[in-house]
Order: sequence, then structure tokens, then C-alpha cells
Amino acid sequence: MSQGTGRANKRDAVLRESARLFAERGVEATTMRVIADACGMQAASLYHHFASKDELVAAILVRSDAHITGLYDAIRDAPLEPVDRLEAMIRATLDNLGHYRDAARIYYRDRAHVAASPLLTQVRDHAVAHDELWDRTIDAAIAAGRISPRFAAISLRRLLQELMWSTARLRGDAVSADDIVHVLLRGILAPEPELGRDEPPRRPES
Amino acid sequence: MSQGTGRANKRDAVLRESARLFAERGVEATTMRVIADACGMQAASLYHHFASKDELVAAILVRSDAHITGLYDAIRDAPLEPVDRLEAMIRATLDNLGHYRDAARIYYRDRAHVAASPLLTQVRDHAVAHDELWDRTIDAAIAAGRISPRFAAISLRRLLQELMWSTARLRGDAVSADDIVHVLLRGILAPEPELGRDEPPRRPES
DNA sequence: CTAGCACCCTAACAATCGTTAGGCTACTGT
DNA sequence: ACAGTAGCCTAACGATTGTTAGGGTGCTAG
Repeated sequence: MSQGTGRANKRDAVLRESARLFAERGVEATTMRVIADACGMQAASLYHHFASKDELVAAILVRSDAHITGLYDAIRDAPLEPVDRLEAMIRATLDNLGHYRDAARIYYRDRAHVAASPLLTQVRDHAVAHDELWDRTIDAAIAAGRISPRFAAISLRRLLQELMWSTARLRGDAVSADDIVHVLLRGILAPEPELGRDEPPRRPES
Repeated sequence: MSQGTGRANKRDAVLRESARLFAERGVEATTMRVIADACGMQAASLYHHFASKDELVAAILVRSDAHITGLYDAIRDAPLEPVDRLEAMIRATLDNLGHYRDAARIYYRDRAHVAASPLLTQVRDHAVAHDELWDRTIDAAIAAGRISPRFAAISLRRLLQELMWSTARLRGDAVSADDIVHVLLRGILAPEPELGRDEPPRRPES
């Protein structure tokens, strides 16, 4: 019932500071004592809020996972053209990166840790479902002839994911989400989608 | 004088295996004993080839740095139009990523470690010089009106670098360098560079 | 043959890791 | 007033870390 707002929610402070440190230095390289220092407390006191270092990492990642899963579920159920769905997914991913930047950096940086933690099975399951949505959407956009044929044969999902995740390291004031959407969409879309005169719908690359 | 080719160059094997492990799990998370296991030797035996873990990391990164520095120096001295120089730099970066993928992943993943290691001052100095070349080239391309005005106000260098470095995680068979160049250049270049028709003045491949 | 070095080993070091045990303080509900 | 507990502390645990000491084997030069 309590969880005072004005006072101090130390648990949230621990989550925030540890997320920042994990993202900057890596999970293994960040010791519990360094996290405690950043929060103005003692290493052992962290265990009053979290049972283990793994649980602390998991709490950070689960927050972000819940957010992005909600966004993707809405996009999955919306009636959208393939390219519009693709743009919506890119924007959702970048929105999640904006709100949970540290969590995203931890997720894509310490992938070995994420894959091994027993507390993250649900996060991993969600990631599989998200990948399937990406693949289905990209396949639909390719089938509609809206993707440059150059990218028909490669794993465009992984390319887009890596490109988007990499921007989590850029602070918000350096590059806007619109800039990134602009680069990615203009980079992969077929030159003149439907009206133009001179574009054959597809061409297997040589 | 020796360094037998057919026999076994254990030092190179240590470099290769440790680079792979550092890139996958992170420097701090990879212990000397794990590296030794991967090389079929004992942890203490690694110190016959490298004086410390830091020196091992540095040896990996210096190799890659020497390669990319050579490429950039040649590009700096070549008489190129801004956009062509930009494309050459992107290709050089991606070439380095292809040849020294693990080193590149270590460099951009464990940045805190790179910034703190006393054995990497030369690598850091080179990085500063490379960044200056990037900025000068991008500024020239903007001044020539070849960059979409959307990107005139942001740090396009950092955006491009993050986007390129992120592709180091994609194995070569998933995405080719040409694909990435295509996405990036088409994403940032101004729509119709100079003339009115629809043919860019030059483009090597097709 | 012998000295010397390259190469690798076992054993152990001090330091640091995540974590636990147990106690102190301050607030809360009854 | 008093028990309970949330929140934090000090102190220490066993395990693991990077690293060192010192010895053994086998090749090679003289």
C-alpha cells in the first residue's frame, strides 16, 4: 500500500541505476558492490529487494518485454498493409528503445546471459513470437512487391533488428526515431512502389 | 624465424579462440581458463604467449586497428568526390568488419574496457583521427547538397557507425556488405542528386 | 653430448566475486 | 507500550578470478 512517491522508492532506484550500469559495462563486469555504491547503499542491502543478481537483471528485462509485447500484439491484430505494418513495427521497436533504452542494450549486448538465465524463459518465448511476426510481415511485403528485390533472399529481419538495436546506444538528442525510420524504410523499399512505369515487380539477383 | 605453418601456431590459435569468446560473451565474462580450454591448454600456459589478459585483448584489437587505419589513410589521400569518399569509407569499414569481425565486436561491445586499457592508447588515437575523417567527409557531402537535409543537423557519423558496427553480428552468409551499403547510402542520400532524370552519375555494381 | 630455450604443466597465491548470517534502527498497527 | 517488520548495516562465507612460482619435456644449436 505504501510505496511513497515523494519519499524515495529505493527499489526503483536500484532498478534504474543497475540497468544503466549493466548497459554501459555489461552484466558480468558490473558487480553488486558497484551497483550498491551508485545507489548509496551496501551490497548486501540489495538482497532485501532482489534475491539474486540474475533476478535483478530479469526484473529489468521483463519490464521492457512487457512493453514491446503489448505494442506488437496490437500491431498483429490491426488490419494493416504489409509495409504499413512493417513501419509500425519499426516505430514500436524504436519506441521501446526510447522508453527502455538500458534494458534493450542489456538484451542485445549480453545475449549469452539472456539465453542462459532460467528467469527469462517467458522473455525468450516472446522474442520467438516477435520474430515470427517480423518474418510474416516481411514475407508479405516481399510478396506484394514492396521490398527491393535485393533483400528478397537474405534475412531482412535480422538486418533490420541489428540496425534498430544498434541505435539504442545513440542518446535521444543525437538521432530521432524518425531519422532511423527514414533511413531503414527508404533503404529497403522498392524504388517506385506501384504507380511508376519502368519497374518490373521482381528480379532474382544475379 | 620458425612459426611453422603446417605444425601449429598456438599463439594464433589463442588469438583466434579468445577473440571469438570475447566477442560472444564479453571480455569480463570470458575467463582465462575458458580460453585455455578452447585452445586445449592450461590457463597458466597462456601467459607464455601473453603477459596478461589485457595484453591479449589489446593484441586482438591492434590487428584490426592496423587494417582499418591503412584503409582509411588510403582513402584520405585519394582524390574523391565527397559521396564517393563516403561510400569508400563505408566499404572499408565493412571490409574490416569482414576480416576482423570478432575484433570489431569486442571494440564496440566492451567500450568501457577499451577506454580504460592502458595498452590501447594508440588505437584510441587512431579512432579519433578516423572520426575526424568521417566528420570532414560528411560535412563535405552535406555542403555539396548530396545528403538529405533531414540528416544535416544530427550526428550522421555516429548513426552510420552504429548501423555499420551492428552488422558485425550478422554472419557473412546472412547479409552481404553490398546490401548494407545499399541500405545506408540510399537511406541518407538526397533524392535526386544533381540532374533531372533518374540516373545517378555513377554506380559500380548493379 | 650438452646448454638453452620454447612450450606446457601442476599448484598455489591474493583479490574479488555473489551471497548469507545476524543484528541494529525506525516506523507501523494494535 | 509493545510486537512486527521493512530497510539497511557489518562481517564473513566459499567459489572463482587473474596471475605467479617453479618444474618438466623435447627440440635445436654448438
